[in-house]
Amino acid sequence: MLKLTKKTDYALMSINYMSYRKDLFVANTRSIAEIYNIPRELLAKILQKLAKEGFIESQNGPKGGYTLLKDPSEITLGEVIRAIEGPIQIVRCIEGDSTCSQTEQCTIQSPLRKIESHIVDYLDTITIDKIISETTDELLEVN
Amino acid sequence: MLKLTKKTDYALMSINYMSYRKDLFVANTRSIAEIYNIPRELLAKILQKLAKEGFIESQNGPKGGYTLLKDPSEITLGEVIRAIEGPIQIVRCIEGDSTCSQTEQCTIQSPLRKIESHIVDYLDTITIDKIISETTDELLEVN
DNA sequence: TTATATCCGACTCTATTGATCGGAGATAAA
DNA sequence: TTTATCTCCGATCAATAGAGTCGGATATAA
Repeated sequence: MLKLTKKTDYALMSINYMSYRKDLFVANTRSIAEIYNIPRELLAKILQKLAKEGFIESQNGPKGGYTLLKDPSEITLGEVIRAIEGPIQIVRCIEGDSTCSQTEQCTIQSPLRKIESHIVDYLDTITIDKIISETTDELLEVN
Repeated sequence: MLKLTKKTDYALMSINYMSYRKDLFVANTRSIAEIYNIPRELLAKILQKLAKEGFIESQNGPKGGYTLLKDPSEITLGEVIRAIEGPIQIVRCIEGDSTCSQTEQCTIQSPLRKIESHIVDYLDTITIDKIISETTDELLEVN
């Protein structure tokens, strides 16, 4: 299945929230979880990952939480997916994977890899501000 | 994870084989399974699905098997994925899904849907002959 | 009639994803 | 200095989807 995980959805929603409520300075896990109806502990891990990858900054203690480090126009969808789900792989076989019993006979590997990189390139052109803004019509013309 | 299933891989490899060995007239499950090292029963179902969807034609009884109905240039990658995996959904939420507890607050749904349709459109421009041929450089310029 | 195919549903096993739990470390405020 | 409220992090459990297996039915060339 070619599907994004819930975690990625939650990450995008959180970034959206943080950019929308910049005035709050810090947005904590609890409030984001409550507003979007996300399990708090799960969201906590996602935000920790986003912090570790440098998208947001964490502030510990009471009144603590997270703030956006980068502007949504400087974050791409591809980056967020990779931060949460790891490297994007439409094609399942990895270069030199000896556990794949098809590799030797497989003729479709390299063409599919090019399709994959095309899609990855596309995802890397989509900045988050285009996702969280209302005017999204231009998305289709991007690439 | 944005990943194609093994079933889709097997389907593409089978179509590849059938187009390559057109001289055989019929290619049976056993021989394809042996050549590509695919579990026979699993491959059988995939081929049945491809037959049901009109990509290949089945011939029952001994000396039976499958033959390509369409030319690889008339089959797109998107079509094969849909035949095997069902409708392509990068975005997990479906129009009017009441079980999703985020729908009301979710602001990212519609923009993501446009990205999805862009990718689907791209996959529908990739014909199988481009995947099974050696010259795949032009793939990147397609869309 | 027999051997070899497709056909098809039910089932098991495994991997991934989604969610929960327990507790440690940081820090602002009382 | 204590306390309440955060982030942090590993371990664990549950749900779902993917991959593969099994048993038996039907078709048909030899």
